[in-house]
Amino acid sequence: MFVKNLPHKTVERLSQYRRALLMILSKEKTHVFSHEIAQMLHITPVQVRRDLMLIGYSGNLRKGYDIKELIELIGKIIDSERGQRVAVVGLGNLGKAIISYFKGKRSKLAIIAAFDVNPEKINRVYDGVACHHISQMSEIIKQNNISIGIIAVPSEQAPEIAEAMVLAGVKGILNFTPKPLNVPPFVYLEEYDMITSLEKVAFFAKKNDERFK
Amino acid sequence: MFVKNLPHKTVERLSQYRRALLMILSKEKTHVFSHEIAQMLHITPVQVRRDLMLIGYSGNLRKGYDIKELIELIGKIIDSERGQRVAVVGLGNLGKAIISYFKGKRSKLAIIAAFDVNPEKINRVYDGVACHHISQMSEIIKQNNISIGIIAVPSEQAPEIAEAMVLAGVKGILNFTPKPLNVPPFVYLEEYDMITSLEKVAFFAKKNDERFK
DNA sequence: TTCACATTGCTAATTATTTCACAATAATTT
DNA sequence: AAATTATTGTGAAATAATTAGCAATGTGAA
Repeated sequence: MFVKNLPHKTVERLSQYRRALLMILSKEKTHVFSHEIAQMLHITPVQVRRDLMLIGYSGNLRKGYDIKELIELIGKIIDSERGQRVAVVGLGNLGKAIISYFKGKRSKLAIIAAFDVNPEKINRVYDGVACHHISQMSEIIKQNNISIGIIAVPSEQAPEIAEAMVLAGVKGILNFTPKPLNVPPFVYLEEYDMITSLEKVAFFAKKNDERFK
Repeated sequence: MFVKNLPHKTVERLSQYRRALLMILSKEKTHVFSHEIAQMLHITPVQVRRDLMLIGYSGNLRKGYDIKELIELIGKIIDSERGQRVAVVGLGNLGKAIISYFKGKRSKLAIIAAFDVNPEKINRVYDGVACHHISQMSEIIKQNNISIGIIAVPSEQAPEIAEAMVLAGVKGILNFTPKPLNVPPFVYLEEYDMITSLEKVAFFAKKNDERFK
């Protein structure tokens, strides 16, 4: 798709718009107003319109936006035409959680392999995803043209896994360990650190508490 | 602590600085330069100095920042003096992952209860955290003065749990379901949605791939 | 037909965050 | 003593993201 340089935040919201729209699609409604989308996500209608403007979508002045069309357009922009395959490394609680959360969600994005070192997990299938020994990672990533890696191992191991992923050819990494990783510029890296999130909540909770008497 | 209106991003980084500093504390070094901190987190030295400026900390021109002092100052700012107690709702894979990630980390922030509906989990202890039936949530939150709630249940249940938490008096909520929640202004809400994260990685991975030939 | 209305689309303003650029400083070398 | 060096601290510029404000428009009512 043609749209370029979408803001990061807009890309995140597009993913959310799509899911919200899919949920109301089956209903009788065919169109939706910006304020309705906004309400579902608890953001402002202006924000919704701005995002849709950025992807070049126009609504109908009286009816709002065509739900089906919009879902398709978002798909054309954020999905890859031929789909993308994903591997999860680390089949502990977090790895499993990711797999279950994802199960049966987006068809263009498929988790097709898991890796671990624990012999009990290897060669078993978890929620439809086969688990292999981590030593086979490079091979399997290459063979299956896996382009995205999710790191859910203990943090010490994260750097070597990231490096191996990059060498094997992944184009994006989602790192759930608190260990900051270094990847070359042609690999997109997203990091999420639960501890930071929780400490942030704690900070603002404390702050709010003081502020509201 | 006195510092007010810290940017959200700065608060997040303070949490990360502290953890990075704790890791190098036991070593021989007593001081650290902004570029060293920056290197550990893969950010710029200016950013580090700016953040420290915002919390009013001054380093030594020749030796850098006193590691111990800085750790303590960050603690004074982001921790609550008397600590904060945390409850996790939903003891599935994600709930368990959160508890293990957190185990033995920050003493000022303690996960002291878990809740679920599954009878097999109730009255058992997971990683040091006792699990109760969700019907007891309000009571236990009030009794133990729990100020932070983590929601890790299937998304449909998230809104009612959030509401119950607010009524029970929590001051901050960390929501891991993709369901956007509504809370009153005196409760701080942080949402993290794995699917959005993964779709974002997919988008930029695709984009990078196109861009770098 | 004309008016009132609700909504989109967009420019401009605002706010938030990061980065630049450089003065100030103190230890070390010449 | 003077020059050199490496570092901090910070105003100001740049960039990113959100929000305000409002003209344009199409529909239904008067």
